[in-house]
Amino acid sequence: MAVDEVGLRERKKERTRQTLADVAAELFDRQGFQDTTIKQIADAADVSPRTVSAYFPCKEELVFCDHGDMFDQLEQRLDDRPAGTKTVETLRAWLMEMLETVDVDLEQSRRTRELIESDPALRTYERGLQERAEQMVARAVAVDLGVSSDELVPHMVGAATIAALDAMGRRAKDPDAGDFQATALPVIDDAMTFIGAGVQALADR
Amino acid sequence: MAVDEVGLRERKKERTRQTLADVAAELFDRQGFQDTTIKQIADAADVSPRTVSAYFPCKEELVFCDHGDMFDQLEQRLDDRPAGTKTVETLRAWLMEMLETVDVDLEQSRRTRELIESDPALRTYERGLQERAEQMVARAVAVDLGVSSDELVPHMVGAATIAALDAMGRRAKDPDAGDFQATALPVIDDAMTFIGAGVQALADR
DNA sequence: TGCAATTTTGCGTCAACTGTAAGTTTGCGC
DNA sequence: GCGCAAACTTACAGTTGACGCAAAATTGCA
Repeated sequence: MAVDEVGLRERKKERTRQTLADVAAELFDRQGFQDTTIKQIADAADVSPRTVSAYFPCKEELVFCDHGDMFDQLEQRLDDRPAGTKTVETLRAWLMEMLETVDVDLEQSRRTRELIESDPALRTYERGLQERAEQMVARAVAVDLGVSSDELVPHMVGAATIAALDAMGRRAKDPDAGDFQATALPVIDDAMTFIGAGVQALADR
Repeated sequence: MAVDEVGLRERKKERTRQTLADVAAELFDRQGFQDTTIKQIADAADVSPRTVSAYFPCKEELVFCDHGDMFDQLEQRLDDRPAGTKTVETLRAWLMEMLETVDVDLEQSRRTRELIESDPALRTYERGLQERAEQMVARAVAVDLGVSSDELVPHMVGAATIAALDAMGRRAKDPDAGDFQATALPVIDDAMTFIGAGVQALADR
């Protein structure tokens, strides 16, 4: 079997997964997250409720199934960076990549964001996912600075990075300008400036 | 009826609430959060399961019932501060207060923290609560700076404040020094330095 | 003591999630 | 093509948390 594992079976599985996520998004949009049951999603996708649970460990994952990739990419960037690369540069590059990813289907991103902000439970779940990213960043920064990842600074940088990502998300929602990238790019610069100044101030101490 | 509402009834209610939280803490400690059922808590406290639900809207609240106060105090400080007071000073004062609050029963705080970190669901729930605080801080900072509370900087400050609170919590857990306040105080100073430098850097821009 | 207000409880319901075992489909070697 | 083993789907039953409702128990006060 090839390493790629793209047999007919795998492809069908992937299609089912996508169908479920799509159907769920549609229903969530129309009726809200809480008022949509797993059974409704199953019916709409023409599978059994048990199958939905087999694909997605919880209802929230139907919304966030792609978000894991985002953080996987961050992890990879942090792991792969050549020794000596400042973590902050890696963060900037990652945020830029996220910017483009969002821009690929801006409408989709907007809808998802609207949905998340319409339901506290979803927002909370999102925060939980972001925790993982914060940890990763904190660990990397801790290595850079040669301190424990329990220290304040690494987590400040981590939290600030997530705050930047969130701010970009809000920009995507609010279309005050046509070009999303143009309006969101300064956010990244500002975030990096903020972080850089904070780290520097504590290093000088 | 007095404004205070401290009739016999109220007192008993408060006692029941406390008993439930105590009994729950004990069980959570012994068996873990997930493996403890509402029914067990009810039995241990000698009330019906329905009563537990009447007092606490969800199982997590049995752990976090006090945490709401923390954020209420922040809200009050932010509301009450005299015009012209820098938000950052309010934050510092609040964090100092939290420091003392934790120190009042350090053992208790440690146990609670250990419990929270032992269960991802609890950690996620905590993040959800913290979101409220971040919003409050962001709004206050936005007013200070005369920008929208959707902007990056207000949320950077909010996120950094929460990160500082978290870092203090970790210090409470790890007793490398005897005096908790002495080891946690620098965390507050550092956090304020970090935030101040970040804000300044973007203001100078 | 007796009554009105409040609290507690029992009961039914719903929805998410899980384990299990029985069906169904699929891919692949022959 | 055929058949079989592996993988996938499904039905079923059970657990748990949470909620609405109305009956019952308790409580405070006149």
